[in-house]
Amino acid sequence: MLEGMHAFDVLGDPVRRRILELLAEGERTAGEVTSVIRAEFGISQPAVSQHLRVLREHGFATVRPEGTRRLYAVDPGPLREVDAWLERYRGFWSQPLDALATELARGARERRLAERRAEDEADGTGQERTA
Amino acid sequence: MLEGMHAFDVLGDPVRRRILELLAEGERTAGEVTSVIRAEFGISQPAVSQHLRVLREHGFATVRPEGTRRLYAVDPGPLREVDAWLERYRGFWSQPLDALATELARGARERRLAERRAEDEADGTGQERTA
DNA sequence: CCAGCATATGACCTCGGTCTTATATAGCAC
DNA sequence: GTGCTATATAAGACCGAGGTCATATGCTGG
Repeated sequence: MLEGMHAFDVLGDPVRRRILELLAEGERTAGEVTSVIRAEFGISQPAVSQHLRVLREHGFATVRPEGTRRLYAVDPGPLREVDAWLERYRGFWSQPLDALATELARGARERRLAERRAEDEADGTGQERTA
Repeated sequence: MLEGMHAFDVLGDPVRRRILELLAEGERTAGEVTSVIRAEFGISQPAVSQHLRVLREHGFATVRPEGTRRLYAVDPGPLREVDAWLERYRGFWSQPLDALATELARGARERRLAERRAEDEADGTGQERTA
């Protein structure tokens, strides 16, 4: 129902893409998201809530309760995976300079991740994935 | 049925993603694609043909007839759009160096496109977009 | 022209994702 | 506590994407 979904399936829905765009501008409460989506797509509150759930359960968004509200924010994990998948095709439109830039970025990213991993092992705060 | 489909919908299907990966390695005949996909996913020839159609009609692939075969190749257009959509989220995992690299690439790309546009206007060969 | 291979299309069926309505949960104000 | 608001879940209906089999089209070699 939802576990069989791949990252691209999640992004396949225009409502979910729009929600992500909203969250990209900063944290939003479920209610704020709902009213925008409701206005733009004409769907019900439960429908929006279900989309938020899909985003949550596939790691595209995190939630933080604040009183009676729930604050949603972008979790970039899966988007990075998409970005990585695209890597294979960048050569089709990238000229040498682009490729260099991409390599630079990739290298920097990986170096940084390696450092973080090292730190995590050092301080040993067993951080949970938000799953 | 297919016109309402967005690029991400096209990429949502694992068979189509796999086909694109095959094509990324170089031109393939429909038959070659079919036998690989058939082996890996256990679906019929018409099913593969339909996926190829979706890829064609959404601009992810181009076809070139050669005798009785049809040679498919990657058309990067829509993938670039996906890449562009991701731009909005790169900030979530990019540190300054990455951002610089991305900017470099983007600038180079756009300069190149501007040049091509200038050339096209100059020589006036009204090149069609592949739709 | 006919046979045969390569590929595409048509008709139909099934299944899962997304919608709706109704209802549950949870925090806050009084 | 009660009642109000914010959000999530349940149950069911519906629709379209993607599968199948059967068949059409198109090129080639004899």
